[in-house]
Amino acid sequence: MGVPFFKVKAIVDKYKVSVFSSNYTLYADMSRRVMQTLSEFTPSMEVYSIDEAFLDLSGFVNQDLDRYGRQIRSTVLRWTGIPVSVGIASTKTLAKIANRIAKRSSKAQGALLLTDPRYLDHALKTTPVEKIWGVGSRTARKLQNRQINTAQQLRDADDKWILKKFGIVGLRTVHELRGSPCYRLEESPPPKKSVTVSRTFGHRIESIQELREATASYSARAGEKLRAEGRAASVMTVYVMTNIFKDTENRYFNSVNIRFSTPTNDSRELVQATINAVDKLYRKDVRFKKSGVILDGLVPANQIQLSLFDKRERKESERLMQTLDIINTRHPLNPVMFGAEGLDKPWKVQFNYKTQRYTTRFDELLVVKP
DNA sequence: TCTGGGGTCCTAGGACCC
DNA sequence: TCTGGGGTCCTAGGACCC
Repeated sequence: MGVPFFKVKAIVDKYKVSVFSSNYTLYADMSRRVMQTLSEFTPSMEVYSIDEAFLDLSGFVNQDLDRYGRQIRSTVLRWTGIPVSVGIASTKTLAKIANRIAKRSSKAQGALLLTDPRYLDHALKTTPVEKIWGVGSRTARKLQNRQINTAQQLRDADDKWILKKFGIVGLRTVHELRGSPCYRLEESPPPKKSVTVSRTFGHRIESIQELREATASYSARAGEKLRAEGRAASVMTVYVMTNIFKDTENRYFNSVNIRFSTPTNDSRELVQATINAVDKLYRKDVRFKKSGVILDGLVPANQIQLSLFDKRERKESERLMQTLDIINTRHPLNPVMFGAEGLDKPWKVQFNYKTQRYTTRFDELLVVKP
């Protein structure tokens, strides 16, 4: 898991393993289809990530929930072709544990209802702490050093001690393990607080021109995201760095913070500020491997506090950006871009093994041969 | 040679106020 | 010689998630 291609290339060649580049357009569309299917099974649901959702089944307690779980799984499989696992329990943390077992156990076969206290106890006993939702590697090590190795042991730990050692976040996890919910269902996600666009380059960059172009194109993309969210940014951070996996060459990480006097989502302003920042960050003696822009202090775009004299410019900016976005979303090739982004984009990573975008592009439809 | 991208929350400490 | 008590806001860094 998470191994870079070059490290397993020999195995790939030897056993003729199929290789696929990531295909985010396809994933997003298949995710949408799965979520839509899931939403048929409950009046309230939280789309937690591209491949996970929490369904509120509190109105179904008199039903056979075990059967319902299996029905959810088989329906998603039939309608989308995607195999999913279903875990049902009294809190999010316990549902995640139920799901993990559902996925692995041949007896559960992809769906598990975990409410019977006896089974619950056994499930917690066989769940290592590092597999619990909310326990990362650092916390896991800390717990293990104190002889807490299973979810059951964590559940039975002392509240005061947990609060002191692991803070309010740790205590919430413990309470969730006991079956008292600390995390509610978030049906409509709150507006974003930050927007990031960053990329590793296809090759190392040494020229300031390439570094400018790459980073400028990330900021243009960040502007698009911002406008799609209906937000404007007060602060932008631009950073550049060398390859963190190599210590042979000159290591370098640096960033610049820019505060806009008026919050903006105008790509022209973002791109200009990015170029200025890159010029400050650039160094001749290092080879850059990654850069990125982060937009913070987001405010609703329609509530920007205008300064006294720039009203007309704002209106013009808004219409220009709107036009830009309309053209670029209607035409798949994103034909309108900034000169600062460059044309060749030699720093782009190649996706050599990418499949078609079967479900979202007419010119990439699956072809079935007779 | 070659190692992803995008987020959130919490806490401690500093600056500042009365 | 001896220098209080209580509070808010902001930021950076740590930890976590997918």
